[in-house]
Amino acid sequence: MRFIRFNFMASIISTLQKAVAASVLSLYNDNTDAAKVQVNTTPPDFTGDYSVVVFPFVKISKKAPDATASEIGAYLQENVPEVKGWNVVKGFLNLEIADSYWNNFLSGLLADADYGRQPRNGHRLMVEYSSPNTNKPLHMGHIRNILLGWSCTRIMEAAGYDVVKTQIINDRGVAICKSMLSWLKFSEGKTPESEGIKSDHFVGDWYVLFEQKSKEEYEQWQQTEDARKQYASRKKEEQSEKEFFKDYKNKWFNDYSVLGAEVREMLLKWENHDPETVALWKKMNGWVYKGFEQTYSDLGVDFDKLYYESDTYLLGKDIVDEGLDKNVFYRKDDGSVWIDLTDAGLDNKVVLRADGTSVYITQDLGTARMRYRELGCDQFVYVVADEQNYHFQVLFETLKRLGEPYAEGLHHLSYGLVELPTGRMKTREGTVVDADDIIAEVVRLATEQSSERGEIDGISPEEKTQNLKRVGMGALKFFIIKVQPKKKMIFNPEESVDLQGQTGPYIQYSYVRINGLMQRVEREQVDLSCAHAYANIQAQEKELLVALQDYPNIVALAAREYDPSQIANYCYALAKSYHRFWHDLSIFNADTAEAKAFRLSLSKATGQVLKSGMNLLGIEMPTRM
RNA sequence: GGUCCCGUAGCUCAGUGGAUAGAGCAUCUGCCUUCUAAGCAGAUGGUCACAGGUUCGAGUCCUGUCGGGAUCACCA
Repeated sequence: MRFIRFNFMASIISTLQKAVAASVLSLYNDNTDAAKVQVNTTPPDFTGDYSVVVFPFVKISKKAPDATASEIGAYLQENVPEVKGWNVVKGFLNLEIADSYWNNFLSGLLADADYGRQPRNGHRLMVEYSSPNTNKPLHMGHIRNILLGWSCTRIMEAAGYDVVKTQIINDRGVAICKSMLSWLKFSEGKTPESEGIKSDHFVGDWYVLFEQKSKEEYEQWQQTEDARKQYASRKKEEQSEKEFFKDYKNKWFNDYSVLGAEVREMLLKWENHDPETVALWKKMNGWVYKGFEQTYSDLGVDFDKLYYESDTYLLGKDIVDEGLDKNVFYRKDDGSVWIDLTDAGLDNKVVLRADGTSVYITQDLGTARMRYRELGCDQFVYVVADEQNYHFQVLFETLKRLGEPYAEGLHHLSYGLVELPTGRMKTREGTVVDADDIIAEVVRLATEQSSERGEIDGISPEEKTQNLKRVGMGALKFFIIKVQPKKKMIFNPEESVDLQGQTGPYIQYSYVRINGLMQRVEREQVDLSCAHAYANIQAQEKELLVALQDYPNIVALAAREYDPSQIANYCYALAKSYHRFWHDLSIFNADTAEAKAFRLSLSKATGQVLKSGMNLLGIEMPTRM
């Protein structure tokens, strides 16, 4: 048993790689790195399960590719029990694997509830994700962030890490003050309860109102004498009036806007701990958190540790002093502190303002060290949109130069913007896809389509609701995660609720089919123990076995690349193979008891891996649909 | 302008340097008396942005060009 277990764990590919390296040594007296031997799955049109690329050995053997392949093939069949047969086509050595290997593999997989999960590696890794501002509700962009982040925590956990899930909530600053001021001026004491609005949306509505009022104020100001003067003296050549005032908006807000002055005054009061302002801030943030909680719960995610920017925004000044001592930083005449990263292809960067206050990066330096001490993590993953690529390059390089012990364990999981088919989402144009809206919509659609099918009518209302939610969320989540993180994605709301084709529900449906089989196995007390006697593995079955065999590699790959889309695409391919298997072969009505037991076992194993893989994406499986 | 990312079928996306570049959507055509047809099978659809180079072999690696995006704040 120990021997079988060993081979099972080692995977057939590494067995073959080692065997090929041994054959090259034996035949041509040359040492080859086994890990570099290329072993691929054989394309469908050829006979065989795995193929060895022999071109790299031609120079060593000093023979034609086909002759070299034949010699290695003969050696492998002679010396490797798993290799049943071989053939050579155009320099490719195709190997057939013995049925007994596949039978052992299948029983090993079924006996291992944690199949695909790697041994603990002794590292503790933090994943920071979501990290919203508290002035408005979550939208599509946050959903991508949250799903990537959550999925990353699951994958890293499976890959052997002890994972800590965190977010840093941007609960202070100009944005929340805008919501606060707007509510104070215009709300007449309305509350989420009095208006019957989800509380984070309620706060967001005041933010939107603020922006509207501000826009009106700006338009009026543009007619004033001051505005004409600014335009005349500052405009660039060829710049239209409209373009000029677009660019000038920030400057106007700081120098002329009445609302702007009021916001800054409020921010100042907050920084000085003015009791009324702090109370208002707490009240409105409380509304936001209550709303966020609901959205997080709908998405099925949570956190181990929350950080608030109001607690961390002053951190990092001690590191600045330290960096000055170590000559990593330098001070300019005006008192501001900088780091020179030009030799790393980056620029000079401010780490402390001339007035001694923090900038964004100061806080991140401080937070990193605090987390290292507080959480005991030596690796950190920041799930943040790609517009901050440069910031993280600078941050990581700075931490490295400061000699921080975790500096080699930093990773920015950068992801591209979510766009609509019509272009970028814009708050001002009301084209932002709200998180709660899209969640409600996918569940509604799943419900609608399910009632047309009528397949889940016989189950309890609780189970029914749960299944429908899982299908709807499965559609949404898979749609987002299947795209590689670094690519920007086009979010088509109509396609995201599709339940057919390359979708979450397609994968869930294969699982539901398997679930139905397993319930019948239970009911009829089918004995699966004769599965190992099956000796006529069909192409559709082989396809599944090869895919199942690959699962641990895919988990490792997804972890190595911080790329959940690898898991998504794998699950889809596996489900596709299963649907074909289901269609082409009889399972319960198989010709022999062995075939029936084998196919049921294979189905069970497929269900196990599909459930495991989808779980890494945060997608739950329905029992029926 | 500097740096980074992207460019694959009408659309959305896959594709550890390996065989004839694949899926889904859309369009068209078949398959439910049999384990759930949210399924299966087939047809149509490609100058892998362009030009060089490395290699036995390039969608993949290198250089350049073009197109799209991000960023280069004492903002976060």
